[in-house]
Amino acid sequence: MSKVLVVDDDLDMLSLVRAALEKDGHLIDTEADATAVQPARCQQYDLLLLDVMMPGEDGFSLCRRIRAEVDCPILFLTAKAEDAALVQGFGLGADDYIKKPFSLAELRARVNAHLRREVRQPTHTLSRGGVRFDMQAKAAIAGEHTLPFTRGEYAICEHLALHAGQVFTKEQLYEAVFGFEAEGDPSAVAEHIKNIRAKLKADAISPIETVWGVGYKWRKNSVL
Amino acid sequence: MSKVLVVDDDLDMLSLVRAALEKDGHLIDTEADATAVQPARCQQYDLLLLDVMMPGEDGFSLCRRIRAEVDCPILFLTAKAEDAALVQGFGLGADDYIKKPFSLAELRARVNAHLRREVRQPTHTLSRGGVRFDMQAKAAIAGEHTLPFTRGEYAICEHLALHAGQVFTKEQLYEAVFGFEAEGDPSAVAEHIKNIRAKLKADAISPIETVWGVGYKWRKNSVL
DNA sequence: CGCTTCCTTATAAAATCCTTAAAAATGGCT
DNA sequence: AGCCATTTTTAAGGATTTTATAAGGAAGCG
Repeated sequence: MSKVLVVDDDLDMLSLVRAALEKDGHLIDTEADATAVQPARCQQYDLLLLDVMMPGEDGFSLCRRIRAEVDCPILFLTAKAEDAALVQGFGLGADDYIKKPFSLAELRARVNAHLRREVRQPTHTLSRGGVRFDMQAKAAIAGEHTLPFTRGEYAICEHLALHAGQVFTKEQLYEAVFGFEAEGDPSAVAEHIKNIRAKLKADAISPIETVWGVGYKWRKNSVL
Repeated sequence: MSKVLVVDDDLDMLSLVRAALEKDGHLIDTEADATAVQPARCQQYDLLLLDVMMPGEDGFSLCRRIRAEVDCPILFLTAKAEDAALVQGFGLGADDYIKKPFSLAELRARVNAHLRREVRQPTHTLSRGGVRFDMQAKAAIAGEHTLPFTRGEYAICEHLALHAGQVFTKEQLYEAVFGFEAEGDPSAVAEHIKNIRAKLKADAISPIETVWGVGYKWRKNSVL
C-alpha cells in the first residue's frame, strides 16, 4: 500500500486517475492547485503524479520547486508530445513522462513499476500454493493482504511450504519449529494446523493436506 | 559514467543506440544474441536495454530469466504498442518500456532518468513511511518539524527504517546501535521503542510493528 | 549542579501457547 | 453395510511467555 499524490487542474482526470490507481490498493490524494503543494507535504508520499499543463503554476515549475526536497519518484502526465518538452521534464528530475492520451493499464503499470523499484530489496521470499513467504519480515501474504499468523503458526507454515510434498509427523513439526527438545504434546501442533487452515480459508486456499496416520504436508502441485 | 548493456538482434539499431548513449558519457556494451546473456554477466551493468522482439530468445524471456539476480533497471525497446504487452513487460519487473519509433532524445532522457535515480539512492537522506532521515545531521523529520529523538532513539529508528521490512530482535537492535558487545538488557530497547512511538504519535504515524516473539520491524509498503 | 540520556526495575496488559475434552472423520473389520 | 477402534478436528480455558507502560536511579555533559 503506497501513498500517491496526483496534481491536475482537470477534476475529471483526477477522479479517473484515482479510480485506476485505487484498483492497485494505493492511497490516493488529489490536488487541483499546484501552488498549494509544498515540499513538506510531498514528503509523506511515495510517488507524485503531476500534470504539465495547468493554469497558474505548471507541472515543470512545481517539480523544479520541490525536487530538491522530495526523494520519491515524480511522474509527468502531459499532452505535449514534443521531444523538447519531454527532455526538459526529465532534466528537471522527473522519473517518467506519460503522454496523453494514455491507457489506464499503462498508467497503472508505470506507476507500479516505479513504486516497486522503491521497495526492491534483496528479500528472501518463497511463493507456494498462493501464499508468499517473506522470510525476513516473517510474514505470509495471500492475495493482497498479510495473513495474521502468530510466530508458531508462521514457522510451521513456512517449514511445510519450504519442504512442499514431504510429510511431517506432528513431532517432527514441533521439533523443526522449536528446536530439538520436542517436549510438546502433538495435539498442540494440531491446534496450530487448525488455526492456520482457518486463516487461509478466508482466501479460499487450503494447501495443507493431512496424511492419515502419519502427519501433514504442503500440497506440491498447487492448484491455484 | 555508467555501464549499459544493450541487447538487440538488429545491428543497425545497436550502433544507433550506442552512439546516442555515448553522447552522455556512458560505457556501452552490445549483444545480439539474447541466449548468450547470463545473469552473472549482467551484474556488472548499471542498466539493461532489451529489445522485445528477437529471434531465438525474446526480451521478455530474457528478463524473466535474469530478473531475480539482477538489481539494476531494465528497459524494454519495442515495436509492440499494445497495452497487454506493455503491462506484461512491467509485470516481469521492467522499469520502463520505450515504444518504437522513439526519438534518440527520448531514449537518452529516459536512460539518464533511470541512471540518475540509481545514484540518488546512496544519498544521505532517506524517506520512509512519512519520516525523512537526514543521516548526516542525525535528524528525523516528520511533516513540518524535527522529531526530538535522542541519539539512541534516532539510531534505532534509522536502522529499522534503513532495513524496512526486516525483523530485528531486541538484541540485534542493541548490537546494531552500540556495536559489538551487546551486553544490554533487552528491555532497554523496549523502552526506546516506546519513546519513539510516543514521539511519532504526535504526527499520527506508527511505522514500527512488533512481531510477537521475535522483535520489531519498520513497515514496508508492499507493492504486489 | 542541573540537565539530558540511558538503563534498570517493577507492574500491568496483551498475546500466544498448551492442555484438556468432546465431536467428527477415517479405515478396517465382521 | 454396519460397527468399532483409532486418529483427526474442533472448541474452550488456563498457564505461560512476551510486550507495554511507568517510575526511579546511575552515568555523562555542559
